[in-house]
Amino acid sequence: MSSENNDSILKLERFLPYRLSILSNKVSSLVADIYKDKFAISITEWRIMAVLGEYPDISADEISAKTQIEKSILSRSVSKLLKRKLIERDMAEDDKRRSVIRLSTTGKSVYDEIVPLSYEYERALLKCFTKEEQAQFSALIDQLYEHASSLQI
Amino acid sequence: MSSENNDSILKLERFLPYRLSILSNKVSSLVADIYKDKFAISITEWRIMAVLGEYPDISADEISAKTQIEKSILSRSVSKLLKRKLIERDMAEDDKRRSVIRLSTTGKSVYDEIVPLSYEYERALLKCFTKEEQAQFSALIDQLYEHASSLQI
DNA sequence: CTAAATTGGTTGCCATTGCAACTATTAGCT
DNA sequence: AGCTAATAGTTGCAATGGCAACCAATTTAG
Repeated sequence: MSSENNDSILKLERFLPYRLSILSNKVSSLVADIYKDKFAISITEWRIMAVLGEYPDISADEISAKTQIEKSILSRSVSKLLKRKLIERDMAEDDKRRSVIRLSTTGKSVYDEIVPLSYEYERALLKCFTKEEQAQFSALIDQLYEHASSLQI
Repeated sequence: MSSENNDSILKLERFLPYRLSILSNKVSSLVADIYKDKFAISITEWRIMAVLGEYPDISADEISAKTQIEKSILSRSVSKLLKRKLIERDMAEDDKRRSVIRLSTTGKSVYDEIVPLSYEYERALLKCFTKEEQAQFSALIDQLYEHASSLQI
């Protein structure tokens, strides 16, 4: 008999943070491939375009708040998207620090192509759940996220 | 009335891949802080140590299979752990390509300290669920992961 | 009104990531 | 045996991430 009791070993493959990370990577890398292959766009860039599709004419800071993208990464991604003319930027009249960003015409057309693909992918993903399970899973994610946030210092 | 129908806008904050990514990042960054603050160890390094705690004397390739860590990243992490004497490595007798890796005495003692912390964190996380919800969530994760894997080419 | 603090955004720098090319060893074929 | 393919692991390199320092504009406090 081993001197170990069960608690002294960690079953990594059943450890929740690990499982979430693996699941998220799998799910995200599949979307990333779609965006990258068809539009040469990264997940980060897509997220920026996604919020701009929903909320036009917002500042970098507001994008950062909505997407959780760190501001230096955001700044560099915005530069790239500007160079590729997928977005446009002005400075706010009333506050010359604040930028005002929106999708360009090209950007909007790319956005309009990606949105249905994204929904289709999500639908395909959720096919493995019943409607009820979908609702459960969604609620549990929100619940856990809420709780995890409260654990932070 | 807008000319847009609802499908032409993507609500990023309700998009499953995005939500999973945000949740996973939150959960992982909390653990990462614990490991980093107390043991100056990264998540990647911890995962390597975790499988070695469970399966001593396995090869880098087997670690890679169990943790999903890409082999170049694994190689560099193993070098670091060797330098810090948290793990030990020999080459297999029967196959001089294959390494045989295990936790060192120091590594084992670090492992023995981290394991209960990890379980405690997981327990704290899951506090927001009833036993039933825990089981549901766990099952749904497995189900979705399985399904997502099948979507891959 | 002015000095200090705050805010929005950019940049420098270093660590991490991940693909691809490479070395060394072993396995498979004929 | 001898040649080719596959496998284990390392390394080069370019892209990405993220902290911290920084600049400029604005707000706040005295």
